[in-house]
Amino acid sequence: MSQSEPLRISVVTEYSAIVRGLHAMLHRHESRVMIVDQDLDGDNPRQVDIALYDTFAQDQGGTGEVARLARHPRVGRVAVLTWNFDEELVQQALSRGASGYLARSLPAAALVDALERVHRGETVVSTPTGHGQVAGEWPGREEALAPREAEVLALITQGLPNTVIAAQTHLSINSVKSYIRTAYRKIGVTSRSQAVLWGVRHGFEPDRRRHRPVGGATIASL
Amino acid sequence: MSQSEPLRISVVTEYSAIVRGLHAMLHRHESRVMIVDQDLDGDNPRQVDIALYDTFAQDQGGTGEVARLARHPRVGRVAVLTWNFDEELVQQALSRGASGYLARSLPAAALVDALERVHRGETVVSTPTGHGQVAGEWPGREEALAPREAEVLALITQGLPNTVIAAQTHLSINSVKSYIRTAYRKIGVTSRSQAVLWGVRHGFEPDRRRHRPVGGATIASL
DNA sequence: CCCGGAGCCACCCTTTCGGGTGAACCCGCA
DNA sequence: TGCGGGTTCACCCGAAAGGGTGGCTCCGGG
Repeated sequence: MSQSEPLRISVVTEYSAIVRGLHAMLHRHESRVMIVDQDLDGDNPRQVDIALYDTFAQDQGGTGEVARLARHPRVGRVAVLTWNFDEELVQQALSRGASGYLARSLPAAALVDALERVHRGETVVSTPTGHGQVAGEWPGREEALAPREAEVLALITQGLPNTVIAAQTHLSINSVKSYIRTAYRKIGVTSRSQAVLWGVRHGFEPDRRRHRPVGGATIASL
Repeated sequence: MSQSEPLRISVVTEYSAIVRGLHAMLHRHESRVMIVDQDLDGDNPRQVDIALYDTFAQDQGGTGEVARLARHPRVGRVAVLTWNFDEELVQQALSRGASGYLARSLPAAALVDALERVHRGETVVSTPTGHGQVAGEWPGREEALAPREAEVLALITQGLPNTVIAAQTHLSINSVKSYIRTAYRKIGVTSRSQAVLWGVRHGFEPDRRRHRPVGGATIASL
């Protein structure tokens, strides 16, 4: 795999910080992979080798989205990048066309390896390494928010209630509330409304031009 | 008062829609009054004849702000434009230097009259006409929101809880909840978080460059 | 002159949120 | 090996929010 063109990877997410983080993370392997930041459904439809679906504040397992990407004429393979390793979710993603189900906790080199194997046609499923330190970047990292806290905040910034957040993240509602509590403390708010405002002012609003979800638990008419 | 320069009026509010509405309302009397849309504390400190403090989603009676304006070297007189005629509020405003306490429900001609009388040195207090139709404009008017509904929504968009909203508007908490209910129905949301999002997307965020309140019940550190 | 809309408020009830505590587990680091 | 932080969850409690109903006044238009 050494002397061919670098793999063209499109990161499917609504959060630019995710793309930036992955870009920075994989930059030192630019001879093997490159992040192409383009709209797959836009006017500039160049082929990408792998669509990397990041589940941050997204439908976990991306039921509809993974299938759509798998059918996408410009997309070679589909891989999911996540920290949720429910057997159910893994199977769902694979059955809908994903060739990779990769852990957020993977170090850069391992991630590149996995991507190359996916591109070769293998089906790569990370072993859930437990909960190691997570590399990369996410919205709110600078504000000392843990990934889960940031994720919950991102969903709050979409106006979702705790029950929906729990369903979408496959967490118990008690866990959701735990993350909310610690997140509130870190960002210095005491109510959901204030959290929403903090979110919109700190780039937690999903960038819907980047990728608009299909169906699912989103709020219409806003 | 017919053949002199038109009065220069600065509208003190955090909402551009308020300025636009007043501007449109008074436009046909431009020989007698003109709205100057400038930052009183900016680099362009031209004298204004009257600072017109609009209480929309603002500290009613504008305790500190009225006093500040009254002392302001570039401001001739201070008038309050409001729909709150609690005796307490009126006295407070007047004692802090306001020369006018004018009703939102005044038609354009009467408002111009009142402004001219204020400028001449009279102290003008509107008689609370009951609750007539309110002329002018306010954020959310196009969305069929009544003034009070819009006001409550504006305060929600600042992240304030109902108790604070009630205190700031001098309404009972039950009234606040009533307005919230009807407003939610009109804008099609079912939760405060969604209302906040609706607010930021429909220009309900205060424009703090326009005028930053002194003290009071605002949320710090957002 | 009645109706409807706006403003204002009260009482009720259920759901949601906010926050405190405690407790597992896994990890990396000192 | 112990500590801290992240992840996950449970239980509990009080406070806030959401929503329904009803009632009153004032106003303007048909």
